[in-house]
Amino acid sequence: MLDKKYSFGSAEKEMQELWNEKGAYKFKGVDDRKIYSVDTPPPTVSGKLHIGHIFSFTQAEMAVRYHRLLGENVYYPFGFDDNGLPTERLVEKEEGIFAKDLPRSEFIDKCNLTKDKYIKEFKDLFQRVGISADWDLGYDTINELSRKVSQRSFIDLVNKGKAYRKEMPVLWCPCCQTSIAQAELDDKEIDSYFNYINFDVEGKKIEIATTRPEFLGGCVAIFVNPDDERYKDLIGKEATVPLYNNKVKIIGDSKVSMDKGTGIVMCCTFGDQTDMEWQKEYNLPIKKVIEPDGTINKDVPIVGGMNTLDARMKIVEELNNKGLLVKSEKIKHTVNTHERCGNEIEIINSPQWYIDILSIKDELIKAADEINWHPETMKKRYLDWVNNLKWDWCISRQRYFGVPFPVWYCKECGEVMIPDDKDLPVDPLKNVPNKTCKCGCKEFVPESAVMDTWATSSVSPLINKKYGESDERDYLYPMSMRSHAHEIIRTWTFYSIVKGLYHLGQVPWKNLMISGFVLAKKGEKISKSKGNAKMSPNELLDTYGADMIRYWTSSNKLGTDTWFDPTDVESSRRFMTKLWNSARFVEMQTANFDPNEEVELTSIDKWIVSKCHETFERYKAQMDKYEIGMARGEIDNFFWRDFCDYYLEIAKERLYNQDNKYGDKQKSAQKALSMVFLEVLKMYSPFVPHITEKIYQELYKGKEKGETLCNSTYKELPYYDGTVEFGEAVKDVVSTVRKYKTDRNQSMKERIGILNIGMTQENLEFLKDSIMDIKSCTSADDINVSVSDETTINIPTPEVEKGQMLVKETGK
RNA sequence: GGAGGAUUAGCUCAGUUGGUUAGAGCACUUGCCUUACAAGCAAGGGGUCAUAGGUUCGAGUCCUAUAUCCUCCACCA
Repeated sequence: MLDKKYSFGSAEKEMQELWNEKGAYKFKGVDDRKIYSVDTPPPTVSGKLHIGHIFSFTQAEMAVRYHRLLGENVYYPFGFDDNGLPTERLVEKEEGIFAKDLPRSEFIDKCNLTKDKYIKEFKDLFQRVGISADWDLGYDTINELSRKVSQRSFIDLVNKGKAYRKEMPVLWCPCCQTSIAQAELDDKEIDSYFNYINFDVEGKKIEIATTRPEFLGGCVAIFVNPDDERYKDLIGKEATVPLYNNKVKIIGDSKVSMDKGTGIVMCCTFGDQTDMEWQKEYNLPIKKVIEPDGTINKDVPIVGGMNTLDARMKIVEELNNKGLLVKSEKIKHTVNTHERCGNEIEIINSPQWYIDILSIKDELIKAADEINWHPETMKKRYLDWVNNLKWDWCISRQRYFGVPFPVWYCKECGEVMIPDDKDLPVDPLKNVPNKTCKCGCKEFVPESAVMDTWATSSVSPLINKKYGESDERDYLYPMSMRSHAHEIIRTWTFYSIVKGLYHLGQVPWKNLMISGFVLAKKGEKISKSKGNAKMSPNELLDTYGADMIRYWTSSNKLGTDTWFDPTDVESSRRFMTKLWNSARFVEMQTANFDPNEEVELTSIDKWIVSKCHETFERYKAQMDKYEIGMARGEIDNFFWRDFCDYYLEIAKERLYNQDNKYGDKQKSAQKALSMVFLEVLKMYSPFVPHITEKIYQELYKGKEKGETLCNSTYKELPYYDGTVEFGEAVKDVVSTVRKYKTDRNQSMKERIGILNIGMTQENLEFLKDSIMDIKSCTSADDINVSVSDETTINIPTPEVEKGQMLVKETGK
């Protein structure tokens, strides 16, 4: 028996235990069913979860449950992205340490402890919200298989000539002291000063504005726009750098914008990206100014050894003392920062490993068409990113907690040495190559850098596939679906496609399901540091339970950002109560009924069955497009309006069957009630798996084939031609009578005398075996019917003069 | 600077390929204790669909501008 009230606290826990016990999410191997494989984002271990995680993970999870109910063989692993900078930053922050101050192995141990702690928290939470992953298939990006696959991927790229090592300018974070990739850049607006500095050109003064005077010692050229009338005569001449007194060439280049500053730019090594491009293009000398730790190179006069801010002030002071500073103008400008720490990035010259992506732009663009993007507009974001690529993908990081490069360098000739596949994974700092370099040398220097965390997470489809292993799972490629939020299109999606194309010549998935963000308020991402996460996920779950949160989640449109207000979740309660109470009604009315009994249905019962059939088709069409919100809307309409408000009210008296007034026609209603409600539960179960399972266990278990709703399949209900139209006509009748009573402030139980109904010939045929339902539902003493093209309803009213009647005519 | 999205009821949002009178939930008004549910039911009020043009027999929907907001990207000397 269902309790009078549903208590999610106990029920959700109980159902999750049941699913675990039954192995409801288990992948039991390949069989004759279609495989539905899911590449779900391994969350980065970077701190606490927030509602945004629940939002995007459950949206995808609903699609998975839908496919499970279609009878597909679901392969749903759940990984964690525990390696890399996010974890390192977390450890540094939590323990108040800096990685560089500790022995490498000690720091790695701390990372391992911390990630284990957080992974447990994450996993508990995801299980609490009902994520139906097969947790035994899980992986984390630092485990042995991941390291192996990741290194194998790297070696394959080296062999294909697509991964290379080169010394060149690279984006560098002085705070994290590592190289980073274009995709890891953020930007930030800061207060700064435009310093107007006098340079000398053949005895004449020119003014140059710069925000980074500390780079003066690294000035290697001056640029002006060749179209700039003011300065074009300067091109080809030499300028003297103030304070340092070296001479640099003045070059014309169209990249200089005439209206910025004074229209004259000093080019340093390397102040910004343009400096770098100019250095390359004009083969300018390289003057090392910035060190990896962000200080000024010791060999730079005046400011050597200082940090950039001190150096900036020092140079300005010196210039001012010598009368070379024209003015300092306060401005706001945007600088690139590192997304992991928020500090300004620099560009330094250093040897790094790269993956060639610039040369395959065309293939990457074509690849977009081989994937179904949900929603479609997200494809454009990917294409924009690919079209704007400027750097090859730098994958080496001068950090600690990551997948090591399987690389040593020959001590003699510097040749790169790579291990045999059978020896993977290797840690070059611990293992030595059992090989001799072709130069004859047997001594090697290990590569100490680790891989960018994306270099590993981008092979998640290959980790699932066990790429290159003896038990490789070929049936998992391409995977059926990947999901994530739109922020990581430029990283995870992009890098995964790169790897997929290089290794297997094919995109990694058929479908991409991309969810929106949950914003705390317009335009602001939820983040713990800003303190705008209104409640923690666990608090939310304690307050509302998983199903209510999921119901809210499902009402948002795929790919669209939304903002979270706990009171929105509150309105899910109405639905939960309605579903629960309707289940109690069904339970009471079908207690002694065997749903497998063959029963001839009355027309009204055929209507609700057909309408349910039709609803499922609409639901399926939306689900197949990954439009979970639209799909839920279809059932909501059917369940709340047609099923509860109309059908149950119409069939009620027949279900009570007092004094056996309706005989066997009671069974018809029981049959319809039972089969339709079961289908309603199935359709709702991807959204609210716990309450639907709880009801299923009480009402249907043992009567149906499956042991759990979670593992059952949708059943196509019969469709009876014409009954849906008939049902609409009946709804019109009921609605008109209700309005009649409401207008008179009457109770719905108030008796009416005679009800005159006009319907089409076809509908009247249906009405024959259902007229008693209309009579009971409207409390009419008697019903007269007549043939009419449209549905007409007349209720003779005693209080108005003869001949006047309330008339309702509809012609739908 | 470029791209994409948004702008619909007091609030939060749906609105398929252009097609009768633009929908839902919340809020509001009125009525109803009806043997699943008063956390409910029934009925109702409330909209110049951001603005201005245009295409069309017909525009919330398509086109062009404008305004405001959001997101992504670029620039950021």
